[in-house]
Amino acid sequence: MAKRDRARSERNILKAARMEFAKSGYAGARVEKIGSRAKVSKGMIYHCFGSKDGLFVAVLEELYQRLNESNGELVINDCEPVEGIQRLTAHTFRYFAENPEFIILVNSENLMKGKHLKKSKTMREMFRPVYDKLDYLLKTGAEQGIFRKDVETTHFYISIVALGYFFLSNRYTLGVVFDSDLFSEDILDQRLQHIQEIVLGYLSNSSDQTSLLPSV
Amino acid sequence: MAKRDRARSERNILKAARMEFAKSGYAGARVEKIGSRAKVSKGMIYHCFGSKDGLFVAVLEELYQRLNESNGELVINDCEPVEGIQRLTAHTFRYFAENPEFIILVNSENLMKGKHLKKSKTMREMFRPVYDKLDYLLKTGAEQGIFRKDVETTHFYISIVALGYFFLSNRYTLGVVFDSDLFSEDILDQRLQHIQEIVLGYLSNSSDQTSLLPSV
Amino acid sequence: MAKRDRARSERNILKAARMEFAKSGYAGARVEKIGSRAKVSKGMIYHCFGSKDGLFVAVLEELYQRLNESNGELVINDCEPVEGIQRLTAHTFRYFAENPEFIILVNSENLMKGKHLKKSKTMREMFRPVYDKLDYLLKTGAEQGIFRKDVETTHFYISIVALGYFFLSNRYTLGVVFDSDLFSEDILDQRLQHIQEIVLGYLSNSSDQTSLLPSV
Amino acid sequence: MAKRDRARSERNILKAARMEFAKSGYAGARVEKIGSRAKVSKGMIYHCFGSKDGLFVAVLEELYQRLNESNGELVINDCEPVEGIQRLTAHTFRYFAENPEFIILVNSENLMKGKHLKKSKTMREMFRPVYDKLDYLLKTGAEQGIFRKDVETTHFYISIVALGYFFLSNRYTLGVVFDSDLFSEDILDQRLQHIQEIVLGYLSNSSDQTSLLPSV
DNA sequence: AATGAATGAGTTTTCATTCAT
DNA sequence: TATGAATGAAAACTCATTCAT
Repeated sequence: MAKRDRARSERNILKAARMEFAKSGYAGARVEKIGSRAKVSKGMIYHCFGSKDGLFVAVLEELYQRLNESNGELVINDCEPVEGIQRLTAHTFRYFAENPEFIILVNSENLMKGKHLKKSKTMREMFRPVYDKLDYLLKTGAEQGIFRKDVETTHFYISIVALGYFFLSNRYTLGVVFDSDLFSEDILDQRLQHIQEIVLGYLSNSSDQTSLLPSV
Repeated sequence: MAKRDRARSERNILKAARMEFAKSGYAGARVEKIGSRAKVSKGMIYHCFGSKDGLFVAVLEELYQRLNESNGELVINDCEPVEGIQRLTAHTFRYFAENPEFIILVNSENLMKGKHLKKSKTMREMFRPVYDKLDYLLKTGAEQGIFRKDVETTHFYISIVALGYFFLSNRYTLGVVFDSDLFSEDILDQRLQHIQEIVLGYLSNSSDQTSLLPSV
Repeated sequence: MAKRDRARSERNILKAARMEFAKSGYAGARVEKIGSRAKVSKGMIYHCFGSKDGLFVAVLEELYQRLNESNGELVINDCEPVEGIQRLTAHTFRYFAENPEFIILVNSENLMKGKHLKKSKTMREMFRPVYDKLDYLLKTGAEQGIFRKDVETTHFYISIVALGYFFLSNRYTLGVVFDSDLFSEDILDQRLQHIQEIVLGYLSNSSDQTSLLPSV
Repeated sequence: MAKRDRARSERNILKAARMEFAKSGYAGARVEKIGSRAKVSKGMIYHCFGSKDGLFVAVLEELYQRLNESNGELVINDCEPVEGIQRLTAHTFRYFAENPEFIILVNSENLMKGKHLKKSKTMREMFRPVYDKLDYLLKTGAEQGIFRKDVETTHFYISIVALGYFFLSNRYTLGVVFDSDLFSEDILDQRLQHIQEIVLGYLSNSSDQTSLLPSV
C-alpha cells in the first residue's frame, strides 16, 4: 500500500491541493478538503508544507515548473519562423486550456499581489529558455524579411499569452456579456485560429505597403 | 447630518464595498470593514443589500454600468476607421488602468464561475452599443479597402480587451517572471503603444501581398 | 436578564478568565472554557478582547488595579511607623493569600518574559502611592531614631512582597520538600508572624550595639 | 559516533529538555524541539522517558539533585555562625541566579499543583543535610548569645530562599512595576547585599534593647 | 533499537449573519 | 429605523503520541 512514504504523501497532497485551489481559489480552498482528497490528515499537510500559504507556493511553483517543462518539449529551433511562431502560440494556448488550474492559481496569486511568487528565486530563470526561443524566431524572421523588425520580445510574448489566457480565464463573464457558451471545443479552435491571425498579422512585414500606423 | 438618508447610505456602502472587494477579492473582503469604511453599521448593509452576495452583485453591476457609460462617451461614429479603432483601443485600456477595481471584481466573479453576473438581466444589452460601434468601424474600414474583410467582431473585441486587461490583471506575476516593475506610467504608455500596433497590424489589409497565413 | 449589555458581558468574561487563567496558567487556559464559564460565545470573547493574549493583558491589568485599590484603602499616614509597617506587611500578605489568581497570573507573565505587562503604560504610575507611603514611614521611623537610616525603599518593598509571595506561590513544592501541609489557616498566621519579625528585625535600629554586619 | 549509547542519549535529552522547559514552561515546551535540540528522534524520547510528563519529572528531579549536590559542597560546619549564615545565603542566591532553569521549572510545577514532585520519594530526604546545617548554625549562634533564640528553622530557611528566588523569578514584572532593568550584575550584587542585611538583621540578638515587636 | 511519518483530538481564531434594543 | 451585541459553524493550525518500517 506504500504507507509511510513521505514523497508519495507529498505528491498526493500537492495534487489534491492543485485541484482544490483551482476549484475555489486560495481563500475559498479548504485545508480539510485537501486532506481528505489526498487521504492524509490535516496534520500531515502542515507537517509537509508548514501552512496553507506554504502549500500554495508549492502548488504554484509546480505549475510554473510544468509550464516550463512543457515549453521545453516545444522544438522550434529548426523551424521556419512562421511555423515556429504558430507552434509556440498554439502550444501556449493549449497549455492553458488543458491546465485550467494554472489560470485560477495565477489569478489568485495576482489578487494577493504576488506575495508568494516573489519569494521564489527560480521563477526568473525559468522563463529564459522560452524567451530565447521566441527571440531567436523573431530575429530569424526579420533577417529573412518576412517579419517586421521592431518587435519588442517581452511585450509580444505577453500578448501571445494574453490573447489566450484572458479568453479562458474570463469565460464566465464573457459568456454572460456575449450571451454565448464559450466552453465548447469548437469555440476553442475558433479562438486559437483568431489568435494565430492576430499574432501573424502583427508580425507580417508590411513595410513596403502603407502601414495603418504612422511611423514614430 | 444626513441621517435617515437611505440613498446616501447605499452610495457610501457601495463605494466602500467596491474598495474592499477590490483590495481583497470576494472571499477576502470583510463585511465588518465595509461597514466601518462606509461609516454605517453591519446591520445597515444587510438591510440595504440582503447579503454579502447581494452586495457583490450590486458592486459588479455598478462597475459594468460605469464601463458602459464610459464607452458611451466615446464618439467614434464620424471618425476615420483607423482613428476610431485607435480611440476605442486606447479608451478600453485606460478604463482598465484607471479602474483597477473592475479587474479584480471581474476576476473574482470568474473564480466563482460567474454565478452572480448570470442573475443580471441587463448585462446582455449593455454591451450592444460598443459592439455596434466596433462593427460599424470594421465594416467601413473594409469597404474603404484599408481593413481586412474577414474580422470576427466578437473575437476581435475580446482581443482588444485581452491585450490590456491581462497585462494589468497579471502585473504582479508578470513582474516576477520578467523581473521588472510594471507599475510605472511609462510602462503603461509603452504597453498601449504595443497594443495599438498589434490591433492595427492585424486589421491592415495585406491581401495583395503574400500573407503569412495560408488562406483557409 | 440584562442581555445585550456589553459592559456586563465584558465583566463576566473578565471574571471567568481570571478564574480559568488562575486554574491553569496562560498556556493551559482554554478560551472555550472561559466562554462557557461566562455564558458567552467564544466569538464574543474575541469581539471584546481581540485575542487570548489581549484577554490575558486585561485580566492582568485588572488584578494589578485591584491590588492597587486595595493598597489605597490602607491608611497608614497617621500611624506610628512600626504599626504602619506592620499594617502594610500584613495587608500585602493577605492580599496575596486571598487572591491566589494574582500570583498565578504574575508567574505566568514572568514565564512569558513580561511581554504583556510591558505594553501597559499605567503600571509604572500605579505603584507610586504605596511606594510613597512606605518611603514616608521609613523616613519618619528613622527620624524618630527607631528605624535604621540606610534602608533602600525599593529593595525593602520587594522583600516584604517576596517573603509572602514566594511562600504562597511555591506552597506545593515547599510542601513536598518539607513534607508538610502548608494550606491551613494556622500556617498562614504563623508565616505572617514570621514575616513581621523579619521585617521589623531588619528595621530595628541597632546602631548603638555591635551589628552582625561590618559597616561598609 | 556514539550510536546505540542509551545513557548518552538520555543525558542529551535531559539537557535539551531542561533548556526547553526553562524557556517555555511545561505547557509551552515542545517535544519536537527537545528532540531536535538533543539530536534524537521524538520516538527516542518516548522510548527513554515514556511521556512528556515523565521527562518533566526527570528534569525536575535532576535539578533538585544538583541543588542538593551544590549545597553539599557548602562547608560551614567549622564556621563562625555569622559567616556560616552569610555563606549559606550567598550560596543559595547564587545557585538560583546561575540556574534560571530551576526557578522556571519549579514555578511550572507549582502551577500544576506539584503533581509531578509528589511522586518523587527522594525529595523529602534531600533537604535534610542543608536543613541540619542551618539548624546547627542557628543553635550555635544562639548559644554564643549573638543570635536570637526563637528562630523557627523551616520558616527562616524559606525566607532565605524567598528573598532571592522571588526577586529572580519575578524580574520581568518587577522591572515593569519599578521601571528599571533588573538584569545587570550590579543589581544582583546589590540585591544579595540587601538580603544579607535582612537575614542578619533579623538574627541579631537585640534582646537587651527595646524590641520593635512586643514579646508574644 | 531507532526513526520520523502519520494521526486525531483539541486549540485558537474568523466571520457572515441574526436579532434584541 | 438603525445599531452593534451576540452567535455558531467552520476555518486554520498545533502537538503529544503512536506505530510501520
